Amino acid sequence: MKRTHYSSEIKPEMNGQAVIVSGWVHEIRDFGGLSFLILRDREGLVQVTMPKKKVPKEIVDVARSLSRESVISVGGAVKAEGKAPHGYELIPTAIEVLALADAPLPLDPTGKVPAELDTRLDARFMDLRSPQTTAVFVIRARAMKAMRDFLSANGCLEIATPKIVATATEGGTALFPISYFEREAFLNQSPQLYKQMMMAAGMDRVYEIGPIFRAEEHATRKHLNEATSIDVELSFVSMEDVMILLENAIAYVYRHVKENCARELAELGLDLQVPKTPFRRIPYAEAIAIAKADPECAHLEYGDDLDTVAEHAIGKAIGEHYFIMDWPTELRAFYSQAYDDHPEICKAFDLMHPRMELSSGAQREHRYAQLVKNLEARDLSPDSFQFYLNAFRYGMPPHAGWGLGAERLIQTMLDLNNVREAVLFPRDRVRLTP
RNA sequence: GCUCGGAUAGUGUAGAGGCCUAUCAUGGGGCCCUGUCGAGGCUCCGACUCGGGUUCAAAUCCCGAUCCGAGCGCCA
Repeated sequence: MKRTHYSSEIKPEMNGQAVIVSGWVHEIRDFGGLSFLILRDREGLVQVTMPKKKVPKEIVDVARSLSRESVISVGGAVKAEGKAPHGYELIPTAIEVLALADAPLPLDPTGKVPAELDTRLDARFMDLRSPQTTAVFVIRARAMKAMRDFLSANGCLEIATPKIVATATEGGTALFPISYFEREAFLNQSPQLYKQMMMAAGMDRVYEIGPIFRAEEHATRKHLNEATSIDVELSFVSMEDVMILLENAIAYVYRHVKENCARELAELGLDLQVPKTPFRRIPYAEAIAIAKADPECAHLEYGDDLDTVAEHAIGKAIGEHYFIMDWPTELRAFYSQAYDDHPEICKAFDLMHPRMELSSGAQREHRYAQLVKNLEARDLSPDSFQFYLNAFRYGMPPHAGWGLGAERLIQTMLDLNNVREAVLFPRDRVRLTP
């Protein structure tokens, strides 16, 4: 038996038509003389109805022998029926059992009994069968496609950069060391240096959506040790240009999801609001002032990094997406470009959702001599960055870009409690399987 | 890494020294049932994280371990 339709493709108007559906036994309701089998596939549910007098006994017996979550194919005739969900049901002429499921199940995919996230992640393959969890990843897939469409339409070429790298000297975040033949290597924390080198290569506008690895021992609802970064870099542009690209990208993806994922959003109980552009642009100095208005942040001073409490205070005050820009130079990475007339601040920005940081970006320092000075000012050795610095010696255009956390984008868009819910198989401080 | 909270059937829970042979729901087995859509009714099955201690008596109090959660730190 070969599937002819997804559940969602069957309509009452197909009354009398023979179809074959394949999927999992979601529920069985047996009334004795009448029984219902609810079959679930990726696109939804379909009711298979078996009145004792109209369906051969062999088929009813097969249906009764099934355990929940067994995999079957059902062939039958569509029957328009007002009493059935969605106005139709399937009267089976054949049921093929493809795989019987053991009992008890590790969790309940119908969602009648909730399971904790830890339990769900341990049995992720089954958790993903629940319509709500499926909805998250259908939306994620469509959001990522929308992002690619948007960036491509804006002239960006998709690139792939190495995830195995040699340098551990970028400072800041901890890297995962790995064995690389007779040498030590690391999993890359960001495609930053490579996408910048593509500007020297003349690729002009590039993007990459790929994994990044961070060996920090954080344990929060918004951190992952393996995450997906949406990285963009453009030549011959200003910081403002890439901020506009970023806010438009966010709005485009929201709009695309709102227009193309109505069923999934309904499944999650969400009325998605497309954020209005342009987002507010708040200079760092003003952000500090906004935070200090909150008694809990009264201790903050100009020059401090914004801690979690400050992020929340500002997020609460603003209430929607916003940028924090013009950061103190010393708080940002060496490749951020300082204002020539105000070298104490730089052309760097963070894109914030009220709940958390989503993205950070900057106008990059493209002048070789200045870049070397920036490294030295941070006690980083230019020798360690030779492979990168060389790209700046033979004609590097001015450029700017950003990196956006894909999981955080999905988490905040779908109001997920934990970022792990936006990853199929999250990696954190303690979880390495499945 | 720090602080606080928690760990009871497959899953989610009730439980505050003797009422526990441990509650409820869901699930699984059996029986009844022709319009369910969280189907319903009857019935049975299934659990106190581990190790010490206090006590006549511990799921319950204490100590340690392990694991989980929340917040924070860390996150160029």
